[in-house]
Amino acid sequence: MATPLYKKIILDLENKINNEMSPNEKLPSERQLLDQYHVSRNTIRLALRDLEERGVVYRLHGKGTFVSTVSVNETNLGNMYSFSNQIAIQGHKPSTQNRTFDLIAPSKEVKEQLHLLDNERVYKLVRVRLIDNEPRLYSETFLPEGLFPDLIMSDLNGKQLYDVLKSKYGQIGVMAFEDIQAVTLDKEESNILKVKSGSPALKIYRRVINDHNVTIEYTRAVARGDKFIYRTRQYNNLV
Amino acid sequence: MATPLYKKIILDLENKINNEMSPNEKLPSERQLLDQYHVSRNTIRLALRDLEERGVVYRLHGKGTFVSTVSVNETNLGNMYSFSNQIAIQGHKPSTQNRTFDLIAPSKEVKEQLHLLDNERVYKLVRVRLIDNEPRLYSETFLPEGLFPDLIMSDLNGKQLYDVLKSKYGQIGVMAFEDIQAVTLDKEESNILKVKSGSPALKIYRRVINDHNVTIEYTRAVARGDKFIYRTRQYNNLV
DNA sequence: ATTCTTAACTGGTTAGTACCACTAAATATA
DNA sequence: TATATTTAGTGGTACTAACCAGTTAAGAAT
Repeated sequence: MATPLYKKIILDLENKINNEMSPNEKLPSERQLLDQYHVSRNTIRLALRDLEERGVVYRLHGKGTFVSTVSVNETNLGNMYSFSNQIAIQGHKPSTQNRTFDLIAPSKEVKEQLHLLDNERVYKLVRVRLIDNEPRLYSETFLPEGLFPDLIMSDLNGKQLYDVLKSKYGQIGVMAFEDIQAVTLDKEESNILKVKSGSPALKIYRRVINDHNVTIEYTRAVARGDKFIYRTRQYNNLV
Repeated sequence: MATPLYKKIILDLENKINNEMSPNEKLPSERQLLDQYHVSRNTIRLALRDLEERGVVYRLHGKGTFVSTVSVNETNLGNMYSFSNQIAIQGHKPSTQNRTFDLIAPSKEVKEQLHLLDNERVYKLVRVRLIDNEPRLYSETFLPEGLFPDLIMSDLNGKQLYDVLKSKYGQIGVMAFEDIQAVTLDKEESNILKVKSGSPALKIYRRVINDHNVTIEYTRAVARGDKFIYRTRQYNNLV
């Protein structure tokens, strides 16, 4: 059982949705899908639940399951996760300064977030993200040494971090949790972002997990309040 | 079946986690919980999955289920969309003050966001959201008169806004776009939220669409920076 | 003592069945 | 005709039963 059945169904359904269906179009009912794929209702519901969570479809009790109005290709805009891509789309020049890169003993916070064992070390990558050469976001990223042995700074220069993690280590982040809070900048942070001390800023805590539910990255970041807007979409799965 | 079984289990487990357990502590295994609650494994897994999604616990294949390191009390306060539900489930008392409710001519901003025609009016609903009687979020919500004719304030008292929109008008929001920015509070806002003027805060702009891609709500809100954390999940399209 | 194997856990996946709750259209009733 | 009522279809909840796939520690073999 290399790939679970329900994940194959997710892929297949997503394909059909993207290529053959329109927004708000009704999908076959669970009982119909069950016949099509020759699986149990449990399996179908696992697949539909995943699609619903990711906002690909929405479900209405008593009515059915429908294609969401948002094209899946358009999602993930506006967040750090696709910082470079998002900015480039808008005709601005995104860039990244890799400031420091070290193998260190983790702080208590980092150790907890990455679920590390006692003697495990982590890579700490400090970056500044700029738009049109203006600093917008300062970030500290922590990666477990155990998952990414022999990672070196030259691996990262000029490349997307996630591309490196994928191509060199086969690690793919499938979900990120982000906690966002409003703060005021201290002196050091305001120097880096080139704004006045005490300016408002977004503090972003971010945890990325792979398909085995293992945390592969933890990042703390601060972003200029005046020129950084965090955009997100919320899907209605409860109610 | 008033409240589903698995939701009761969620509440109970969350209570125990908050009151009796520590971060990274191991929960009983699924088979043990199954015996404790006298339910099927399916039901236990429904509950655990919910807790995992909301970041209350994390699960490791072959090892077990563990309490997350993020303090649950501080998290999940951010999702306005299900503000009341999210809070209630964690043992805190959410409440809402409906301050004013008027039928007005929309400003240019509101008119654009709701895609209104020239003479259409909107309802303006001003609310304060509190947790344990402490103000956390001030919001101004705009609803098109055309979609919700004869909406009156007494409809809203003691009820969830989304329940009213659904039951009285059949309107269901399926997705929300939210833009989030860090700001400092002005005098009026800081008075309402009972913090010092100049304190950091989250400014949230929010647009909700229904299953026909029609904007049914536009909301502006500010939330206390020190006690309001906005949590989101980002999914990766690939895999 | 060290290494290897096995057994007993853990969560993950899948099948099958039954009934509940909500919706909408067909049907019966006034 | 207009209004209830029924009925069939939808997703939601719950149960039972297996087996798969990682993890860990006890035991066997060296």
